[in-house]
Amino acid sequence: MGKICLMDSTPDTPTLRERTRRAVHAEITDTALRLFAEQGFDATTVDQIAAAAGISRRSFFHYFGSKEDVVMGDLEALGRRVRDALEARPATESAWEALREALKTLQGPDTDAVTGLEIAGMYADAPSLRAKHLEKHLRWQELFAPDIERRLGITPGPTADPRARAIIAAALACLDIAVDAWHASGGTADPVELFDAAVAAVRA
Amino acid sequence: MGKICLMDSTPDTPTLRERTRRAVHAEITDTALRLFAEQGFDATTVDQIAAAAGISRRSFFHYFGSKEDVVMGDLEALGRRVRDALEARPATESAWEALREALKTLQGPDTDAVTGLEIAGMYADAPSLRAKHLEKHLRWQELFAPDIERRLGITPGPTADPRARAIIAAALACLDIAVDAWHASGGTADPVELFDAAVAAVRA
DNA sequence: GCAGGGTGTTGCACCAAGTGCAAGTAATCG
DNA sequence: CGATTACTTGCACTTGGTGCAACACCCTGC
Repeated sequence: MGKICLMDSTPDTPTLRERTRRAVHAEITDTALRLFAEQGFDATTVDQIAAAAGISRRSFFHYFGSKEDVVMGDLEALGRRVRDALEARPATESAWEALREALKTLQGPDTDAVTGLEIAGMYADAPSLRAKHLEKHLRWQELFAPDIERRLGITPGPTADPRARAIIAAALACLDIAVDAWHASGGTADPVELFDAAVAAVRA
Repeated sequence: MGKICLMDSTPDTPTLRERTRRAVHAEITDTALRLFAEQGFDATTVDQIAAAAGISRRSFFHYFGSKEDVVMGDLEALGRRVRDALEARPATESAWEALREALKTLQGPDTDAVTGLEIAGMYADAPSLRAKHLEKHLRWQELFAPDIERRLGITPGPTADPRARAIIAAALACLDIAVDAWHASGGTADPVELFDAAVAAVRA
């Protein structure tokens, strides 16, 4: 029994298992990103990644649900974080304002600009990657919808009101466009400025 | 050597081959859509479709590049049609106006409402379908960008200006949302009205 | 130290989507 | 009718992904 490990409180030793797991996870990610950068996303097979990382193919799928997941990271968790940031914004802020501020948390200190640029490049020439990414944004739509509906003063009735989702979808589209433009600029442009420019164009 | 069939002028007999090809194409589509409706998109295999349509699995992929293509039709050609409609709009129209009118051509007489509703339903529970659809919209972005840039008065310089793409992406997002809402309403709501409501919310 | 349970790892068999190739077959043209 | 051309098909193969069962490992209780 022991249920869930009760030594969770010590932060430096969150179970040896957890530590090794994270280490393996990180090593697979590093190896895979290196291979992707070298030969492209599509041209790299899971077998290659597994071999290079010193694990079996089967174990790879134990750590990642799909090849795309290595690049995308845990967009699910990221989405929840953005949603939390969104709900933490004052209720007086408009939907667009709140979304803008919440999305800015994506540009936190943990996101490395260099690898970010690399990843953005991969999205450019890997359709399957792009597709999965867009799919995740659909999930985000659902995640953010309640808050945005509240800000619009929409009672969550049975009628599927398209307004909240439209705003969220537009904002995420602007985000993608901004990241694209940022990548096209070689990382020199300011992502937030690009996002604001995109939003301004849409709402002009 | 005949080059490209020179009897293209006679519309009723565009080569027996072409006729049979179209017929087979249509039959595969019908068969597949029926199977998809019965057991769902993901649960239906290409082998099943091929068997039910009376052709070999290999021939299926001769007619369609992927299973998704059966549902999506030729979005490439459709995109070009919308682009043509877009470029045919008066230059005085704003980007949003022109896009709205151009997208309305999607709702032409050839699109059947019943099967349209069915297809919209499939998108709801087939992630891979949705993903490919979104991917196609990215292609549309590139397709429409020149015209929208012209309307915005942007000189197509080397700097990747995000404005045109942002507007297009937002419009397509509104379109998807509208179709979603239309599907959710069981086909009772007016798609154009839903689209306008979505756009109004975004630009409010 | 040793037995036992839970967890991670691995190999294996399997499925489904695609693709390239080569042989067979039917339609088209001279 | 004969030659060419296009379509169909089967086959083998690649790749991503999953379920299952055996194995190894580590931590714990005795």
